[in-house]
Amino acid sequence: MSNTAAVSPRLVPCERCPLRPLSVFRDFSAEELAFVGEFKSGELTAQPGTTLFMQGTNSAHLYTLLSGIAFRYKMLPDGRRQILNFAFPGEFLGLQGSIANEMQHSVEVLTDSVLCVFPRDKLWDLYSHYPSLAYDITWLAAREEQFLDEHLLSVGRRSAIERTAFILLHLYRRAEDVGLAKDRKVVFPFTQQHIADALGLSLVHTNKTLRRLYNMKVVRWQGREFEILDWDRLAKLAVYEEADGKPRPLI
Amino acid sequence: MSNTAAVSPRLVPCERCPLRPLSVFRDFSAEELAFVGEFKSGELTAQPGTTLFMQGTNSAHLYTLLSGIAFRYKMLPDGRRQILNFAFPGEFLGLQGSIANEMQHSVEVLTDSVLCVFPRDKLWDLYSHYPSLAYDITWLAAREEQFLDEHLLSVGRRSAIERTAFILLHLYRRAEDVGLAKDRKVVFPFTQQHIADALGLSLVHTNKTLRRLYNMKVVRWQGREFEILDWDRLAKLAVYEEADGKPRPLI
DNA sequence: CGACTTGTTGATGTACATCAAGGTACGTGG
DNA sequence: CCACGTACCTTGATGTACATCAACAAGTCG
Repeated sequence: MSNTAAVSPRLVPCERCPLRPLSVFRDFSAEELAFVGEFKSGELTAQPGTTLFMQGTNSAHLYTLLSGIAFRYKMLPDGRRQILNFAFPGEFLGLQGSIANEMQHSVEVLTDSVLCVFPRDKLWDLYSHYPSLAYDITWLAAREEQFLDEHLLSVGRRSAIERTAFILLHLYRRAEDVGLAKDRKVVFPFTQQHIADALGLSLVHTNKTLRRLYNMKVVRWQGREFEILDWDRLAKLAVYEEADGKPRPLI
Repeated sequence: MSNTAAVSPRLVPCERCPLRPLSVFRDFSAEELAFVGEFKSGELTAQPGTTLFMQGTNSAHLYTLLSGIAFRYKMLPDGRRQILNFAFPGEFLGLQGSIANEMQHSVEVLTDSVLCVFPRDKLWDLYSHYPSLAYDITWLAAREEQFLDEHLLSVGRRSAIERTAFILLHLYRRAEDVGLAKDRKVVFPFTQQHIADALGLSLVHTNKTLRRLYNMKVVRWQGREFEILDWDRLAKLAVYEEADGKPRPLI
């Protein structure tokens, strides 16, 4: 853990947990709600730059991101960094640590965030007593896998401008999904370095590519304000449809 | 589904299911075994080239790969292909279809394979009655995610020769893990086109890179026979260790 | 005390030379 | 015929270098 991070004494009630609406079949039952409340060991507020997990170390906790934006990444010994995915509110973080001793990736927070903290060793209790919650976790894991698949396709097979268009569209859609974006405008906490590290491009080339999109009047990104000016053009550049032309669902 | 694929009348007994040793806490109980037997709706034998799932279509089934090698991939409308991961015996396939209506990727079989078929709509039964099996599925999903993370790091940040070295080491280790490789020798069903599409490289460049590894006497790959000649050199080329120098675990 | 300079730092913008990877073409060999 | 091998040229992406710009802290002066 770097920077400041403190356990807040005032907990968000579990009735407002962002995991709730995910429950595929029904709302949380009273019993489940009680368990979730008991399962939760605390709440964490984190400032930009806080590292939640560090590649190569252990963590006794799992987190649910209640508010804020974070990102998962891996680094090579010489410092090259690959951002694997961005995490928006509702995301479940640290599941992978439950199958390996050490975390194989790091997680860093980009904005002021609030996280719900679970002790990892209670995960089995959850699976054995609350299958619906277990199902929710699997649902989130499968969704993460879909994002990774899509991202891998981008980095492996899309050109720089296609990749850039794609990630901007993707990030906008995810932000919109959790109510952080509206009317094609978002406040993005990312720098061009984050985009470059997510796309597997150099910073300079990312800058040139973003500038190209700006000059084409497809997007505008000044300061923290990001806006999509020409959605259709952006989608076309991103190769954002299935082979049959249908738009790609965000799960 | 392309090519031939038939449901075999002679089922592999569930006592020998490759999922069994995964059960983290204990062996399958008799009860669980009975359920798994009932859950299973049949067995599928598939020949090389068989498509198990097709991007953009629905599938009512989930599969466990009992024997054989397959690969997951995505395609762009213009035909560019990205291989997401290879599947070895023990792999669970199709989970992502449970959270989206349509499959977002395809799966094709590389060798003669046997698969255990589950009806997707019984997945919830499994979660509600057999939490240990649900846990196994989550374990496999988290493992798949780790492979994807690693792969994304490769494609995004490793050079052509690093990527190539890395995937060869990775494929060897996974084959060894399920008993398909020994003494640094494996029979690989892959063509250079598969490697190229997995690494996000062109076929020609992949060929040149493999040739470089061969000329350095690091690996040998003739016909289907693949052999690692200089493990340490290959690992070094692959940047195959953590920042602290410890070797990377295969989960 | 407030207002105005100065220095610092992190993010962005752009030019230019270089290079890694791509694309086409045409081999070979099983 | 398909997978592999290799040559030649092209190009997309990189790396270095440096300029700009805004945010912020420190110090200075009216």
